[in-house]
Amino acid sequence: MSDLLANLNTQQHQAVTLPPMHGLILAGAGSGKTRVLTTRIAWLISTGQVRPHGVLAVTFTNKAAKEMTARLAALVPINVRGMWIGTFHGLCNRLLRAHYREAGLPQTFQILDSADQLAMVKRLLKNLNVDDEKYPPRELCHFINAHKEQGVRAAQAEAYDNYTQKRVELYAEYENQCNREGVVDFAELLLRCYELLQRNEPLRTHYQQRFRHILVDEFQDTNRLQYAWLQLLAGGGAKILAVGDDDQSIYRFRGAEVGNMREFERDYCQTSAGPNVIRLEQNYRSHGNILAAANAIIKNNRERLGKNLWTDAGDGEPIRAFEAYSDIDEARFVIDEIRELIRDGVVPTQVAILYRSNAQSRVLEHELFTKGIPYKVYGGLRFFERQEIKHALAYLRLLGNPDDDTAFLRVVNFPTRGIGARSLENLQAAAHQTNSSLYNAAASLSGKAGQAVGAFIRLVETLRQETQNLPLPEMVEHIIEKSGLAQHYRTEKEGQERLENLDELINAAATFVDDEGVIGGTAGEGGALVSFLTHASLESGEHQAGEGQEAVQLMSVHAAKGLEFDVVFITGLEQGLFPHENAVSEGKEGLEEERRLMYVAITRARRRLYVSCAQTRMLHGQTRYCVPSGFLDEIPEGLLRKLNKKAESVPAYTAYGGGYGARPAAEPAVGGLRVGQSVEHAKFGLGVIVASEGRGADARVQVNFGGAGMKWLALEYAKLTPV
DNA sequence: GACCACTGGTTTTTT
DNA sequence: ACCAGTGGTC
Repeated sequence: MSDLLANLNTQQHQAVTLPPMHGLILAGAGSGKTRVLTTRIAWLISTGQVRPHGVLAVTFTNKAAKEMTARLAALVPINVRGMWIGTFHGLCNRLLRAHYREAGLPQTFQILDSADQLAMVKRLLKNLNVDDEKYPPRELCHFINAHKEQGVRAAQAEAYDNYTQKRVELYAEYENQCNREGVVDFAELLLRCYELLQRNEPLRTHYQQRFRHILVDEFQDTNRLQYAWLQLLAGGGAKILAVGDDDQSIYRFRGAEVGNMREFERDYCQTSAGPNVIRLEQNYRSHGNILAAANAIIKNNRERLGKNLWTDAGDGEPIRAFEAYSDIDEARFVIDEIRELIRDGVVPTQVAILYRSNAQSRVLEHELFTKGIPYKVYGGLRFFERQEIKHALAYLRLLGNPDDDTAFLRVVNFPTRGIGARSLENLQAAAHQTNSSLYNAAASLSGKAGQAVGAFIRLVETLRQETQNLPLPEMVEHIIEKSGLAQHYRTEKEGQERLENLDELINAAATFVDDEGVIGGTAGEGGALVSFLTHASLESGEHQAGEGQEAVQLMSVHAAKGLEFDVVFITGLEQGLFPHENAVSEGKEGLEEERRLMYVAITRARRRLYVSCAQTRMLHGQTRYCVPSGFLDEIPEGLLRKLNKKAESVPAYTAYGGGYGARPAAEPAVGGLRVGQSVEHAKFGLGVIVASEGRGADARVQVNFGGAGMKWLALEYAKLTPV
């Protein structure tokens, strides 16, 4: 017990041993958040305040859930496997599986990932003859998800114009289609679970009584529905411990509401019983200069709960800043620095290159590749999202649930078996008429097309019979072979890698069986197959094959959240890129989120931080002239060491053995101004001329003002001062 | 029905 | 620059 609390600082200790009441922990970056969470659970259990059974711990990612489980297991001698520790989606899934009947779902309900959802919406629009130009499927998906995340069903959705009215109708159609097929999307898992608990009093009471302590990780990322779900579960007197950092809220764009933190504080923490808002401000990760920079940046945000990180680790090195001539020049600089670091003994995995958007990785990868430095890019296509894997899973899904139209359409003609768009149109019409699934409607199809579809149906039936009593891995293997997938990829030129992935799928099935201890059994009873498919939908990510040993780590700033590295490079610090122009155009809120993103990026670094920008960058195939990010100016000069002096307008780096990124031919001067030149405008501020056209009185130039956006200005009227 | 050329749209991402 | 999705042709 005393071991448990040893080495905690005062605030951590306070948080861990908080008396049974609601609490909000404002946990700064690197302040030992996960440690506090897990120790709190261990402390509650080992002091007998709660049984493992009565704890509910919620995270956002499977990785976080796994880590929490593992660390908890190391702290207390209990079986953590049966505990309710998981992601919002995972826990809701668990609840819905246990009470599928009450939730109005088939026992074998499947989960649509975003790609499946998009396909379903597209199909719906086609069937209903809706113009997908006017109602873009992606936008419609977002519309549906946003409503579900607000807890709003189609029946309750408000529409004040015809356009929205139509979208609400489509939302309703989508709901119907999902119900017909017996599938749920990600948001549906949560909403369905919420509604189940709300409607079903005995169930609600049961879970409200059961869970005495609810712990939430990354609380700043919760959306409205998730917060409502937590409130509902805590309705029976359970105590909520919310842990989060409002300064690291970077998912507003997908529905996260930082406001939940303030609301939680207001609703649950206004007691006089004790200090139940606790700030963890001591940082154990970064050196002082790095923290000072992070603090300096974030203090420019208005809407904060307030927090100031400190460390007793000493100032450490200054932050290294580099202004490159071009994106290629920037990459050369970064990679040359990395070479030296590695030469000096830094472990490659401890070096991270961060960027705002994934497209930026290309140049960096090219340079790494040229210099022969191993690297790993995160954020690519995930294993369970690969085409060949989704095909194989679609066959498996059809075995479990023939009504799954998404799965049906994915493989009905893959490998090709002569079933074209025409036949499928007929089939869909028939299905629509009889209000049945495509699979069922297939029998009614006649003629040549009917034969081809009939053959497909027989194939699926045969597969089902043949695999009925096989263990999961063999079942997967059988399907891959007999469906024709394997043969198809064997003949395809680029198919080798896909075949390897399919083999990997068989391995994944075997591992899954070992880990989960699921017994054989087929489709029907929600046995191994259904749980494996659920696993594939809910954990499409973490299966990052090859954790890149000895490789430099490349990822977006978003992907870096929660990670830490000895050395961090933040690249592309230019107005319009970081902060991103789309975010800036959303106004103050958008800019503040970008600033939090910068804060997250900086606080990833333990010992050394580099920040860099480029004067020109290839974007969408065109050279863009860039203004350094405003965030660079927000870092106090005293913390920086500039690796190139601004005075030399052509950075020394390019001058020495540069070669790369030759300066673009200077465009003819227009009215004394030329492309690439920095100018100042009374209203828009600092900018760079990007293009020009016309001459004399007609002369206009396009200027990138970064935050203020891109503008065409007539030289006759606009007052532009060369800088 | 299969294959190739063209067009448009490109932040961030988990489940 | 690059991908995906579509429309044309064989």
